[in-house]
Amino acid sequence: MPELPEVETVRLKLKTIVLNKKIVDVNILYGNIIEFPSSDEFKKQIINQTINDIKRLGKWLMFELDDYYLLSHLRMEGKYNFKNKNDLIDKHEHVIFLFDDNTELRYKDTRKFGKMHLIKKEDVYNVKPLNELGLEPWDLKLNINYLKEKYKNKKLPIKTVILDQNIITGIGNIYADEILFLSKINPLKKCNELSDIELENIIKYTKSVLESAIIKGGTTIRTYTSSEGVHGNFQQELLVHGRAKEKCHTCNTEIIKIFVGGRGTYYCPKCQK
DNA sequence: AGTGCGACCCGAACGC
DNA sequence: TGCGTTCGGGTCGCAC
Repeated sequence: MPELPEVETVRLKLKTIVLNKKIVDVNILYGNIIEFPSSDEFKKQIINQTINDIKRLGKWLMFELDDYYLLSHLRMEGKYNFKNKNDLIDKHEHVIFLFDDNTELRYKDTRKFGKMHLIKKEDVYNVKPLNELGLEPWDLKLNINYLKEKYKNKKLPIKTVILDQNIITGIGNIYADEILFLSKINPLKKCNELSDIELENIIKYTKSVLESAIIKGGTTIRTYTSSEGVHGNFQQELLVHGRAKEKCHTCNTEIIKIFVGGRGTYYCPKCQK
């Protein structure tokens, strides 16, 4: 399940594979992946564009082309496979980019949830989907005053707002639980009732949790093979997420699972009052 | 405006 | 080679 760290891992790996390759054809096998523009326009515009760089904003991959950015969101199961033109097409490969050297970058997504946009370069930060994204975890503008301003008119549980990509971008359901555990905050606590120390901790642990996940995601690069997508192994070290009925590593209390805003949420009832 | 929830998908896990 | 049901993951759009 790609959150920001896995997207960053994928970005770095893709940069070593597809930089400077020119797209000469696109095969769209499942049209709903392309959110904007229409599949026909998408294809027409992207052909003959070269991949000059790959950036990332939040969970969005940004392929910098000559005149456009190809934006790609992996949602839960999106992956990129790098294959040759003649290789058999996998059941779940939905969008295939053919390069001028007969290699192909194939977007694979079992659940078909991922999305792509093709946006004129000069517009990319001014239109959907990037225009309303919040701050990256490492942005210097991310401080307690920023969070106070964003949270002040809301009464939602902190678990819900920490997932709001328009405030901080990049946190998913798994790391949200980890960040709140490390910050010793109950996931149901109203976001406008958090103390300065709690807000400081959210910022601090958001950075540290995502940073260490990127480092671990990075280790999986070594096991990457040219035809299989990248997948991370950082789930092994989770402190609370997915550990219902197991013991808290800090106090031995049983971790419990509840639903907050419809999302499965794990926490320690003793450490996170 | 802020909030809540269904829809989008389908493989894995679960229940019987 | 058991089969039907539930769950989950991120985001958007709609209703209140």
